[in-house]
Amino acid sequence: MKIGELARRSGLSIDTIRWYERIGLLPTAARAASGQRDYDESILVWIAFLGRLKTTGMAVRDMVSYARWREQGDQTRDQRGALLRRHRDAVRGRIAELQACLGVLDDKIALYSGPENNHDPDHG
Amino acid sequence: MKIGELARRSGLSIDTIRWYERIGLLPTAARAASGQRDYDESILVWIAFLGRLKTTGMAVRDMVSYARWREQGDQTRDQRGALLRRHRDAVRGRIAELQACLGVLDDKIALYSGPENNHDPDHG
DNA sequence: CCTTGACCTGGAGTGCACTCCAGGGCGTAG
DNA sequence: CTACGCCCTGGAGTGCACTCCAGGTCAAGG
Repeated sequence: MKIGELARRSGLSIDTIRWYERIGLLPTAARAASGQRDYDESILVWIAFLGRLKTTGMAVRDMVSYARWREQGDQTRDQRGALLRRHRDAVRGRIAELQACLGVLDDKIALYSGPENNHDPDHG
Repeated sequence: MKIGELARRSGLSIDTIRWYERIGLLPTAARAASGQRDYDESILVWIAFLGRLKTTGMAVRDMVSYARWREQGDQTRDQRGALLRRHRDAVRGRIAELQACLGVLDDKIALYSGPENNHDPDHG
């Protein structure tokens, strides 16, 4: 699979794929005779996982750590596990934070859509 | 209250407070005779609310819209209410997204902390 | 009177995560 | 043969949300 197809199938842009490779998030791609990058299907699984880390707010620098450990194989299991557990805890915290704010937001919205008087929810 | 105290009490940095004023997130501050900004306690309530919008991922540009409408008083109730409802929906969506990813993360972590064999969770 | 510390301004600099660009190569269809 | 589409590289540019800086004012304490 060439980079254009990978872009379509992964949802990343071509530029982002090349940038991810440069910074070490994606392994150095194999090349066709013409010099073009040639990807295996399996890269899609890895990109999907990176996408989940990103969605949950992991910094690219931490994803790079993880990717580097992954390249080093089984001897880095513990580091990777620890990073993932720390991140999971951060995500749990983030969800709790969002839920708390959601309550406040709901209260505020109630003031807006509720009593149709001249009272301004932001100025009282 | 001068800007230093406001910074301490709001958790924003002095620079951020001035920058927020410049972009219209905070109202133009009253000045003491010496030209220093002089804040009323009530600004803390507004800053706390801005903090919640920020925590929940609202873009500064949207907060600025909201702040401008707020300055214009009651006639902008509807816009503000609508913005808040859109944002609340976005937050709900974000929470759902995080929860979905959390499941995947938990599964992955189980592979790491589970069977103590030589199988590498990232390479299979 | 002098120093210190908090404040002022406009503008430059930072870190992040991309995104775009110029200039060039390769391979197939017409 | 040439036009087209896809690919290559290194490096510059972007948008966001701050953060820092130089050079200056002002009030109070020693």
